[in-house]
Amino acid sequence: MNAKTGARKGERVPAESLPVARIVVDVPLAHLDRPFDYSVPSELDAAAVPGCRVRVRFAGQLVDGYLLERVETSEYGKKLAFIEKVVSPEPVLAPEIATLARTIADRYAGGMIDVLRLAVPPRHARAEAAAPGEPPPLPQLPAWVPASAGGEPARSQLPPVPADAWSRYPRGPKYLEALHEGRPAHAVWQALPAEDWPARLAEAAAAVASSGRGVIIVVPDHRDLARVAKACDAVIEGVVTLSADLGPSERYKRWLSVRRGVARVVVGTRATAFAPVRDPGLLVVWDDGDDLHVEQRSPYPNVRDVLVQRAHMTGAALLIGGFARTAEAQLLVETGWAHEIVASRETLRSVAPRVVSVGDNEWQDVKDPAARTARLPSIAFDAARFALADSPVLIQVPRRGYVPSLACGQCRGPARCRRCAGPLALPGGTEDGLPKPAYCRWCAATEAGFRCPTCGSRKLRGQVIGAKRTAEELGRAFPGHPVRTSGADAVLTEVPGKPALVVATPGAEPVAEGGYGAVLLLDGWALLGRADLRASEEALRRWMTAAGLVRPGNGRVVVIADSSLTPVQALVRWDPVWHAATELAARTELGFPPAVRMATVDGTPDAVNAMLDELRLPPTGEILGPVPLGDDETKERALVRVSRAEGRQLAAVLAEAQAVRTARKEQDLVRIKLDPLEVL
DNA sequence: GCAATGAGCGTC
DNA sequence: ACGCTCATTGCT
Repeated sequence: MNAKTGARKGERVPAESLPVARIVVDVPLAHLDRPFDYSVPSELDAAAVPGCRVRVRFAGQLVDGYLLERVETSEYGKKLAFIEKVVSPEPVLAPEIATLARTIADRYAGGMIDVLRLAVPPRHARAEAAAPGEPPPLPQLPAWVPASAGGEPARSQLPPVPADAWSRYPRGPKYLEALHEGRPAHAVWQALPAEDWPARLAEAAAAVASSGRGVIIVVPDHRDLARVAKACDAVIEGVVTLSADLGPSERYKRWLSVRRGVARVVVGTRATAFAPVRDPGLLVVWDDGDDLHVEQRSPYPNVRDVLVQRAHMTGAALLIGGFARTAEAQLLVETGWAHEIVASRETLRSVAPRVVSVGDNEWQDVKDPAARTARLPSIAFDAARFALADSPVLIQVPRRGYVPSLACGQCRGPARCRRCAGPLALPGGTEDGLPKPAYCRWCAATEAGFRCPTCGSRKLRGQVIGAKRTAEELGRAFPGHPVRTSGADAVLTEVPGKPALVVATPGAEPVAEGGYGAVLLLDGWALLGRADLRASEEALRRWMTAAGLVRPGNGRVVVIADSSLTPVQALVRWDPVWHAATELAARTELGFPPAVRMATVDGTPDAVNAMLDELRLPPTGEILGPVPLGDDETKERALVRVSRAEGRQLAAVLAEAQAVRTARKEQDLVRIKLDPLEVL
């Protein structure tokens, strides 16, 4: 007997203080997505701290979990089980990240534990033991005191804000000042062409870091990560980079240095949006339209959304930057949630490259045999030849393996369903020797009598890509110049500023020393014809990202696409804001995100139908489909759409219906995605 | 009338 | 994968 507790030897007794632990358990069932109460045995009292990893017996099995908080009593009513083990007293789950994970789970109709899987990297015991433990002392500066608040402000003790380069944008210096003073300023920034944007982001980060607060910068890929890290290292000490491919040990080590407050400025790829930076003062996402910013694991959150929520929760400032602007960012500007940071038209005129567009049929009239070999319009050919005298030329060609659907045979705009505006596609096979009529990939309606709403043509065109061959032919058209390629297999980061042809697929364009003399954007119609509502936005984003690498001043950009198309005009005028506003208006008209909230429900026909029956949709709720999902005959997809105001409710009813199904131990479950890119 | 057995379900 | 409830069964 233990004299103090009255317990027999070896018997566990609850801790004296705060004996109840609220635990989120690692089971992937929607109906178990809530905390469970456990008893903290006295011997684990010291180790069982909020945020630590634990092992608990749950329905007989030992499962992993996170301890959210210690409390005095439980509402459960029955006898609590004891925590079996504290894996490590390291409080890996910061309270802010726990709250964020709950918020994101609710937003995306998923489970908190799924979000935590994205937010907290797997433990590596040796890295945990080896990593430095003590954070450096915080600067003795009141991060929150604005410059104007009484007496001489803390500002005078801070290093000056390096705002010069930001002064090309009228609101730029003010924004950096706001960052420096710790105000929760939200901004959408469109970088000027050829802007050294990694340097600008580093300056913004420095403005915040100098006041002792944390910074998160999220970029799409490793090449951007390397550029931003280099720029940050030049102006800030102790910058940490995070990415999934570091390997478990190094990744966990660096992540822990962030969690422990040793590192305060973090640059990384998408999972970095959840990095537990202490006292975050600035959250940045660069090129928020890149689909690499969408997590590929359930519940498929998007970096921009995560950072918007996080800024909202913590009072951190937010910066959404890019050459182009997404409709989502435009909505943040139009609703007044974010200010825009853009250059004046005068500034733009003085630095913008000359962009010309050429219709994609016009090259056929070309007389020049070399230009014919390259299958280039002479204007593009001449621009390349001129630039090759002293500089590299970038040629952007669409990736192979696109599966575009149908376009208008005349104007090449995407062919859409007249009922729901979904993309039209041709089914395989024939019917009585004739091709089957087109059908809508969303609502399955057949379209026998297509008529283009733009130009009135009745012709449909199946899209073919010959981009790779086009790229190879370019080499022959410019003999004597080296041809380098950058694509999925081998991505180049940087090329020297010497004459060369650089053929790259979108997203793999290397940076050229001193900038490219010319940028040729080929086969625009292939980018524009994707079975994707975002095709136009995506094309402009990719064009601007490539064109942004051009040499400042006298660089030339040639886009091979019909000049009457909105994104082509936006590129020629270098007006991403106009395009985003047009895009948002069009989506509002058609009833697409971000003007409304949509969800896809994928699964076997039975599962999808059962799920839809279960849904207690809000008033504006509307179901499209289900329709067969791609080539997979066994799967179907339904679309659910509600007004933006009912977005939360949509996520809630989807989660609820999913919970009903997991509770029934249904074998075939459905996959839910909110505002998925592939349908936008 | 009631113990013994087993299927189903919730899971602290 | 445990242990609880509740229904069914079989014996007094």
